[in-house]
Amino acid sequence: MRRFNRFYTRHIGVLTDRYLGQSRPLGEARLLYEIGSGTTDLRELRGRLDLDSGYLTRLLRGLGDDRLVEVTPDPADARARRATLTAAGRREVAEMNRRATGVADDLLSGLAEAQRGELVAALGRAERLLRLGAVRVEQADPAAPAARRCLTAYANELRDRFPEGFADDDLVDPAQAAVFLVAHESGTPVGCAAVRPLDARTGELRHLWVHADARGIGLGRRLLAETERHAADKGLTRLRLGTHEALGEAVALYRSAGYRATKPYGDTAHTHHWFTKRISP
Amino acid sequence: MRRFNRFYTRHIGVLTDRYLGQSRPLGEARLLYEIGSGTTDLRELRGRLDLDSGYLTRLLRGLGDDRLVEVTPDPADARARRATLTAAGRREVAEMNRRATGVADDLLSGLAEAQRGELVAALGRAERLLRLGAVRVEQADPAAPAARRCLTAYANELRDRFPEGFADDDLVDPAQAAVFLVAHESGTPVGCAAVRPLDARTGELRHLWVHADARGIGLGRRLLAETERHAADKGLTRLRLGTHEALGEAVALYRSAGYRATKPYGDTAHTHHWFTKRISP
DNA sequence: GATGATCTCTGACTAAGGTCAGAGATTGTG
DNA sequence: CACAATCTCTGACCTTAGTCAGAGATCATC
Repeated sequence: MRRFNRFYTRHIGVLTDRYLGQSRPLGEARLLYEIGSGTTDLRELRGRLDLDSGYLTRLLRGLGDDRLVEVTPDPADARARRATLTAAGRREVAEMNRRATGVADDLLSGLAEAQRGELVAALGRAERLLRLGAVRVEQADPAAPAARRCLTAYANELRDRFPEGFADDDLVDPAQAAVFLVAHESGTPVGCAAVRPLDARTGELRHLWVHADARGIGLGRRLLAETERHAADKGLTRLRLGTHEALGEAVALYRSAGYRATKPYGDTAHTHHWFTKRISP
Repeated sequence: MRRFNRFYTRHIGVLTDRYLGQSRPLGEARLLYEIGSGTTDLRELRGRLDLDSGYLTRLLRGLGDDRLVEVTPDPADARARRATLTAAGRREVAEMNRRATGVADDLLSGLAEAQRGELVAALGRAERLLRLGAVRVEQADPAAPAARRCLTAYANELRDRFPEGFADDDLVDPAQAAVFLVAHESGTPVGCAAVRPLDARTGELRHLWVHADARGIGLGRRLLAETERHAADKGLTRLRLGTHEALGEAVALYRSAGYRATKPYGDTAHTHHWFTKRISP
């Protein structure tokens, strides 16, 4: 892993830094890139690139002098300002993209077709695993803002996916949760899971949710495993759960994680499949 | 591929830059790292890190002031100087290594055992393919320095591996080569291959060699394929070759690349296996 | 309408990274 | 031995990157 990092920064990183920094300093180039096609608040740019506000102003003025960027007041808030690429700015970004593609094409040109596919697959696999590894999964207060945001997003998604709709008050009462986990990816919450106690030995898994941007990296499975571990630590020996037929990928996940179909045990609203699994610490 | 690069520099690169740059500026840290355990010529450091000579001097003085590095005259050449880590310097590098390992462990801690293995495998696969892609394979004058260096290394290796030894004059006369390819990895020659014409339609593949540091990335196979292409372009329709029984991996490569055993066709010195293959442009 | 918070901008400053043109010592070569 | 080449070092200089403390305008709230 360290070997790869040294290799990568040494060989590929240098290449890409060079293409990006070719026409202008890296800071300006990254900023141009980040403004992108649309119009972006300075506040957001500052957050995304982690820039000092004074520094950002100066960078933008530099780009503005070259007529690549225009900074205009935010119509909704006269304190705030927004940055937009001019036509010349968009051309510059396109040129940067062309160069980046050139570097990549150059590397790929030495590989046979099958190897290119392999490379793309290996990089994709590595990216997903690195992302999954970088996610922090932690016990959280279900009433905390990050947890609320997850539950709201979860409820909104169910509202979209369930033909019959979904109401916020179908969420479990936070105070009832025996376990509540929130997953964070570089600071932003991207998933959650809760366990509500049914009796002294049995819990009900609820609200297992993964942000759309974080799907496919194995986070659902990881949340499930960590939830089981926490539940077992709390003395529970069995988890039950019910799920909606519209959530096919969830059903598949539960099956492959060792959950077995069982008969309904509680409220049947929104629920078509019932599962249970014995757990141990 | 570009996606991966953006992800990687953004998330992993930032992490590693941070740990490296923690105790001292990145430039100094990289330099410490590069000096490493042994004693290193300043010339070589300059080349490897692509530093201005004045800049290098200053960096080294900075490290020298902190008693991390000692710069001493090269005994063989009083113009040149060499840098060595002091005990404190080695401790500093060890500390950097510990921090790097910490970052890696942190990432891996979120993964299950099987996933760690997968990650290592994916990164290794990606590294090998990226290296292979970055190698430049080009027609070269067999008398040029890079080519000579390859042939010398090849001869030295055969001398070691053949029980009966190997003499430099067993190498094919450079002037006879119909095709001569040299592979370069970031400037240094890491492989070669030659074709000597046997008759108007037939060539003999010789001196297919890959530097020990570049083995396992698929460069032998690539050199072989490119050699066949060049030979076909020159109007050859068949390649023959003879190889020594001590070179098991070469025999395996030829077999899997479509070469079929054939009867001896020429000088039998150092040769136990004979192969032939039809080629077409 | 006063007050505190928010947002951008300016000025002053620092460190890091890097370039360039020689000077001075030494070495290889005709 | 003269001369060109090589190697390190010094001084002068520049850009990039980044920080910090306010100033000024605007907004949200009581």
